[in-house]
Amino acid sequence: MTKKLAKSAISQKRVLDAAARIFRDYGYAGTTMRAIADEADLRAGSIYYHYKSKDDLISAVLDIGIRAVTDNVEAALKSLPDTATGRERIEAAIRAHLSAIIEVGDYTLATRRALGQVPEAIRARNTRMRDQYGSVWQKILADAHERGEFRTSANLTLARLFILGALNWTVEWFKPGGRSIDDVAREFASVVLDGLSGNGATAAIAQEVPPPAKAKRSAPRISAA
Amino acid sequence: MTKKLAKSAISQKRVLDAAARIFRDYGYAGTTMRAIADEADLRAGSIYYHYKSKDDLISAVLDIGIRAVTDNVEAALKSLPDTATGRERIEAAIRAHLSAIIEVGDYTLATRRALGQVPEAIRARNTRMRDQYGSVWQKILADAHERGEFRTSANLTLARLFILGALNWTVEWFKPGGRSIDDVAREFASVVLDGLSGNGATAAIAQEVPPPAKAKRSAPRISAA
DNA sequence: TCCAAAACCTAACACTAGTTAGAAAATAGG
DNA sequence: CCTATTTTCTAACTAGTGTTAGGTTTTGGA
Repeated sequence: MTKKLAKSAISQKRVLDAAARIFRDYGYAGTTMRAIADEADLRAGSIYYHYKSKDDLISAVLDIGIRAVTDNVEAALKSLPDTATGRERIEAAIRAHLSAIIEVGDYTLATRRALGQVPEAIRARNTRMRDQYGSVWQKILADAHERGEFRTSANLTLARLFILGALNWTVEWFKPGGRSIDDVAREFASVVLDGLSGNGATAAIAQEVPPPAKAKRSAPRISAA
Repeated sequence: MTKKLAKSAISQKRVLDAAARIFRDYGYAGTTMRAIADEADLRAGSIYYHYKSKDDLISAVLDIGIRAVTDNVEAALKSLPDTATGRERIEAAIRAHLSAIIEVGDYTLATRRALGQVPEAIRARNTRMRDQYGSVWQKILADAHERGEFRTSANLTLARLFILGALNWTVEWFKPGGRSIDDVAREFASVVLDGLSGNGATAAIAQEVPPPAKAKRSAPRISAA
């Protein structure tokens, strides 16, 4: 049995992780193959052994970014009992979305920074994946509405845009070592469902401060606003 | 009276507007002086008569982006009567924020695309301006809370991040000719204050479709999700 | 130990970037 | 019309871009 092409998956991932970090910091056009190579402890030419072009690399990064979120949310929803309420589903989806984008934060941020500059064909494919994810949320909201859990005047499409916008923005300010994902998810769900003036049954948020988190190089801050 | 330096403000603005559109589409690194020149019907070298460098240009674009929002929101708040409720202030601020980022959409989008790639010093200054705007919102929410309009468990900081995240994301999906800014603002305020399950007094959103809007070249879509 | 496959490196190619100096054109007041 | 000022253009320079061909080292099984 001749196992011909079996590129070391680990060094390929090293390149990919490095690419995500550089794309995250410098966007698509601002990223040079030489910078990625530096980050991965390689020379520029060597990258082409693993990926056949810069476009090939950014494609892989973009796909991982959205797929991590989609898979995580769908798994979380599937693991809920059939008896779960709309509220429970929404809260679970928010938590799953948050933990996914924090987990693969480099890829998520790289997407936000680079997607707008990427060649048309690449962006089109990724956008299709993202729209598909949007329809998952549309379904969650529609189900909850049908169950009578929402006021009749609620505009589900606008609500979805509102929720996903707020969630996607979290990567800009969320820093590990501060608030826990669970707390943020709970409060977000509470705002979306009960509103700020409503009488949500939400417990007060405990300001936990876990281990100070290793000081890795992090993305440039964009400010909360 | 020797009026020496009085550069035509109009052709300077032509360059600036062109720069905003190109930065919006290609980010900071992806934007070339030659592309800006093309958009402004000039040759690359001529830009340097109005702005002394690429960094000088992006700085101007970034500042306009955040200042338009800050000024518009503060003006809207100031125009309210002292008797205005917290809800009214929040709704007014949302509407003002939305109309500002739609109005100067090229500059706002350029900011979102380019800010992360811009040289440190430039970003730092702009980030300070943005944080300042965040504190305006913090004050709006704190006032409403003190007036007893919020449930006691509400976390104002998270709520602010949530609201501003959702608002900033609107530039990705809002297109003139569809929903009106007023409708979006009203529904957003309703979600934030009453929640989806609360019994807000919000009127049903009318799906108005005004004049089809001139077909200018628009930013590449990023998908709602 | 030997050797083929895998992984990486070197050095270069064609091209494009921001920027500049100086010439040319447009403009406006007298 | 003349001329001084403002505005734009031309043409180039240096530095850095993605990519490639071909050589070198490393690796792991026989």
